[in-house]
Amino acid sequence: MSLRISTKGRYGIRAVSRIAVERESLPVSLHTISREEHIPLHYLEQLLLRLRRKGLVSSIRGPKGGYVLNRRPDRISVAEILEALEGKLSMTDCLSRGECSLDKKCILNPFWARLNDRIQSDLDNITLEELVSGAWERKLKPAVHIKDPA
Amino acid sequence: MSLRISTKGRYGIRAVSRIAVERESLPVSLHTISREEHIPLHYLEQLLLRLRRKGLVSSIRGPKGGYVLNRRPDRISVAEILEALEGKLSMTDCLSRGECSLDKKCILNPFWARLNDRIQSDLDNITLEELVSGAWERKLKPAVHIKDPA
DNA sequence: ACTAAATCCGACTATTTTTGTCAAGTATAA
DNA sequence: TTATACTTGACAAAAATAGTCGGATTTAGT
Repeated sequence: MSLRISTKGRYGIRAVSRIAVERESLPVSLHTISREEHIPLHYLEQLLLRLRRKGLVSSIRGPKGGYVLNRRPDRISVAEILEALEGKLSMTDCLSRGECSLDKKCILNPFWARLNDRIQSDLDNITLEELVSGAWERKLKPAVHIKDPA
Repeated sequence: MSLRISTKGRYGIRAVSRIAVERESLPVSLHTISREEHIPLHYLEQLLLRLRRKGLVSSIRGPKGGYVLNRRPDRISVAEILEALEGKLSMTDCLSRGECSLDKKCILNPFWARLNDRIQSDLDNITLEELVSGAWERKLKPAVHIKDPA
């Protein structure tokens, strides 16, 4: 099953979404997120740690503590969240390393790159706010392709 | 690094591409593909096995043998090749299993599904012929999104 | 000051997936 | 008959993923 998004990415998105919907920007604790989103507590801990180090969330320690967003949800893209958790979006190593291991330049490389760009573009374009409000649906239309004439 | 295409998929596409460009549909041997595309022989062997079982290629045994395409390159989509090698394209298990493990329906599911559809659509739309000829570039335009007004 | 609620952090483990490798067999052209 | 080439299943190494643990630190409330 190719092109998967790991649980890391999906858990992480669920987590920040939960923080985002908290009224009055109250801190949301790991326990709360873990319980409500069914994410293993200690695993979740790791994910929020990454997100904090990348500057997406801040933590508040002690009782009544938890996590809050560092920016408004409409200023955070889905791509940013995924990238913080799983690293840069890259379909192939060639793309991230910038060059192909093959002697003769691999002609497929530009194809992967284009595909990569299109997905990246989609993820860049959707904000956390749109994700939780459902507004993403207007932006991310089902793709329509021109059929070959039979 | 998320949303990767494994070597299985990339090797496989390179392999069928090599078979596709062989003039006069002569069979191309594993050795030839392995040598020219720098793919480990015995690994390649497995990949071609899958492709044969899925009906994309046929094998010819004995000296001067090798593999040939079962259909014209313009009748084989990139999606088919990838699916034969790596299984159905699916960003999340939820999508392939059809249902989410969460009690309350996960609101993110439709989002992953839409993203999935868009990629699938891209891959369905490009044929092997277009891939090797470079014609894919006309079909798969760089995505342009409407910027938020500042 | 004490306690309990919470995050912090590194190290560790388990599981799964990916990426191969190998050996013994079968088919066939020359 | 021989060398070339595919067939098949089993095995193995390496990497990535997913999860666990223990102890430390911070802080609100009493």
